Parts: sequence; structure tokens; C-alpha cells
Amino acid sequence: MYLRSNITRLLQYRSCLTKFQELGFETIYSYNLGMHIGVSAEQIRKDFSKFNIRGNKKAGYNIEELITAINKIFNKTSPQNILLIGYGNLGQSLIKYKGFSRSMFYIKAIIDIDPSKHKRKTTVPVFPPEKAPEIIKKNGIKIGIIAVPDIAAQEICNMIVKAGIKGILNFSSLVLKAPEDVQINNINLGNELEAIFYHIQLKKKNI
Amino acid sequence: MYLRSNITRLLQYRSCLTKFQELGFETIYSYNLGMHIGVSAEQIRKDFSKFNIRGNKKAGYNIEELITAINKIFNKTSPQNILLIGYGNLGQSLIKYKGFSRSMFYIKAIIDIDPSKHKRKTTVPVFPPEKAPEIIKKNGIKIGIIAVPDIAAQEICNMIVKAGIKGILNFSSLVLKAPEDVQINNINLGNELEAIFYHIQLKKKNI
DNA sequence: AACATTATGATATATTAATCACAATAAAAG
DNA sequence: CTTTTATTGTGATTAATATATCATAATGTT
Repeated sequence: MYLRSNITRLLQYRSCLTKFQELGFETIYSYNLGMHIGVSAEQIRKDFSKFNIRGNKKAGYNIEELITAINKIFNKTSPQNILLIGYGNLGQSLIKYKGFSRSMFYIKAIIDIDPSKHKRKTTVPVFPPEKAPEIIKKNGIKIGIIAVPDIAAQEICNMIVKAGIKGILNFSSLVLKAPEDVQINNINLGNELEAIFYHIQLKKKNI
Repeated sequence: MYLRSNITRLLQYRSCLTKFQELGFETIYSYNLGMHIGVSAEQIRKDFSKFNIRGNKKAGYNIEELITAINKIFNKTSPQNILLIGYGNLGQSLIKYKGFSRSMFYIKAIIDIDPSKHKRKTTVPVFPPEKAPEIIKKNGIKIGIIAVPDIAAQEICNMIVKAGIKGILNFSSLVLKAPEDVQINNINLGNELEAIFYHIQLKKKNI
């Protein structure tokens, strides 16, 4: 399957490189990295080349420089604030998940329609939907995480996009409609399992 | 972007169809469904055709039959047990997430290396890693969710694959190596945000 | 009989990756 | 210092995959 884009690969390279760095390596060859990620050495070099990352002929790539260069591509210069919409099971899980802050993304505020949640003492404040535009504009928030039931997802999407959101991580199972300049990535945990299960059965039959 | 596979689309069709069904519709035309999902009518019909789903000329497709047919493709005849490995922040979030059971996937057992977690009173029992093979075999578990730190992911993967796991939902940021017949899907929440952020900046520059 | 829609083939286009090829060059070896 | 060598950098070509478009026969409904 051809589902990996070059920027997905870059992120994979980075985590692999971090691993090598922790193991004490200082340089790495394209061939070596490719082996570990499962792509060809040429692919590795072309990806780097495309982003103007240069190696040292005969000596390969300096791992620390590589990681720095990749970080620069993703512009991790300043922390980014995010808005979480939906404080149900999934939303609460996401708040507890520490992986975002590792990547310098911070959930600045939460939006939920349930008034009882606005009064709760939480580390991140919870607001009603009508407050969303104000919060987005005041904090210059560019990314929203949609973790509301399907039925409410498109409406919320429209609202936050109108308020200035340019990127959405969508956990609903709907295909959200938004202007071209809004980047939407979808994650559906249930669907992932269904797809895995489907492929398992397919492979079973193929034998 | 060409990142949608036909089975991903089928799942999208299903959630869209459910929405239409809730709104009281009984039939739908390929053109109509396509509009809502963002693909062409021909694409819709070809996807259905590939899986031997037939519509009614002039009258379109019966929504209920479509949903049933899609469910059949994903073989939702019996609930599937899953093994969760890693009971840290992410793992605990996944346990609380109710979306899996909606898709008839149930987390049967949890594996974690921390002994203090084995004694905790949890709805799903927590076992040490060495128990994993036994649990997998005894329950005929085919799918595992890897939610452990990167450093431990490959080792865990090897162990559960050896014990009979055929599908893995991998939340670590490593590219896991496993035999061809093991289906691995990757989710990395931090990377998703980074990718979104990257695209936002890209689009900003393009204007 | 008219018509709208499905079903499907054929063709074209786009995207991505794999493969081959080879010049350039820094490092290592002699 | 010169030669050798391994690796990068990159173009060209091919292949694989996915999607878009066009075309048209088949057919159930009106």
C-alpha cells in the first residue's frame, strides 16, 4: 500500500533516529535508517534532499543534525495551543493523554454543551459552545480537536472554522466538510479495529 | 490526496448512511451519497459493485440493506476480544473509551509491566507481560493494541505475534516489524497534530 | 415508451514509490 | 599526496496504485 506521505515518513525517521541516539549512535547511513523503517535508502535520501537536509558523503548523516532539521521542518519553535471540543469519554481521555505536551501541543480550553461540566474543577477550563469563537480568537488558536458525537460534529466544525481554526483532528466518524484551506485529519479508533479485522480475514483467505 | 482505500470508504459510507437513516430516509442514490462523502457517484457504485452490493435501477439503494451488507463485509457477526498492552495514560484512556464496544470490540485483558497495577481493582484485569501468550491462546485473541513506550514496543510486538496475534493497533511511534500476515495499523496522536500543523503552514505559504 | 439510475468497461490522469544509474565527493588507505 | 572506496545526491525510468472521466448497456419505475 502506498499510504505513507513524505511528511509521515519524516516523523517516523525522527522517532527512529531518537532511538538510535539513545543507543549512543552519532551518525547513520541512509541504508541503515531505511532498513529500520522499511523503505529504500534512495527514498530516505530523496526525502532528506527534498527538505534540503544534507549528509556527509562517506560518513552518512549526523543524527543530532537530522533531528534538529526535522524539528525545524515542523517548526517546533513555539508551543501551540489547541482547543478541545467535546468532554465526553474520548475528550476526557485526550486530556489525560500526555503525548500531546511531549510534542509541545497544549489543550488550552475545552468546549462542551453540558452545563454541569462547566462548573467542574478541571485542570483545563470547560466552556459552553457559544464561547468557542471568542476563545479561538483571543488565544489565536489554529487547531481544534473534535471529539463530539457524530450528530454535532459538522455544526461544531462550521463554527470553529468560521472563528479561525485552520486545522482539525476529527475523532467523529463523519467526513467533515470545510474550506480547502482547512486541514482535516481523521482518526476513528473503532474503524481502525474494523479495518484490521477485515485485513486479518482477508489474509486468512489468501493463504 | 489519494489516501483513502476502498474499505476506509465503506466505513465512511456506513456512518453517513446511519445518519441518513436516523433522518428518516429509506433509500439513497449513489450521486447523493457521493456528494456527502466527497467522492464521485461512479466511485460509490464501483465500491459497492466490488463487494457485490446491488442497488435498484431507478430507485437507488435501500439504506438498511446497504448497512447490513457493509456490516457483513466486516463480519460483525460476533464480538471480538482484544488484548491491550500498556496501562499507562494512553491505555487507561482507551479502557474508558466507549467507542470500541459500539463496534463490538471488547478489551478482554490488559498487560502491564508494573506490578502495582496487577493488584488494582479494575473492570478489566491487568496481568504481567509473561502471562500474555497464555491469555492470547486461551481466549483466541487475534487483535492487540500496543500502548507501551516506544522502547518496549517491538519486544511486545514480537511476543504477542509469536503467541498468535494477527492484527495490531500500534500507538507507539515506532514502525513495528512483523511477518507479512500480521496487519499493523498505526495511530500517533502527536504526529497527527504535527502533520496538521505542517499542512497549515504550508497552505499559508501557498496563498 | 420514456426516463433516470445502476452496473461496468475503457481510458486517462495523478500520485507515490521502486529501481536503475551514475556523477560527485569526503574519508580512508596506502 | 594519490588512489581507492563507500556513500551521498539526484535524475531518469518504470511500476503500482488510486482516482477521475467518459461511455453505454441494462433495467426497474413511472
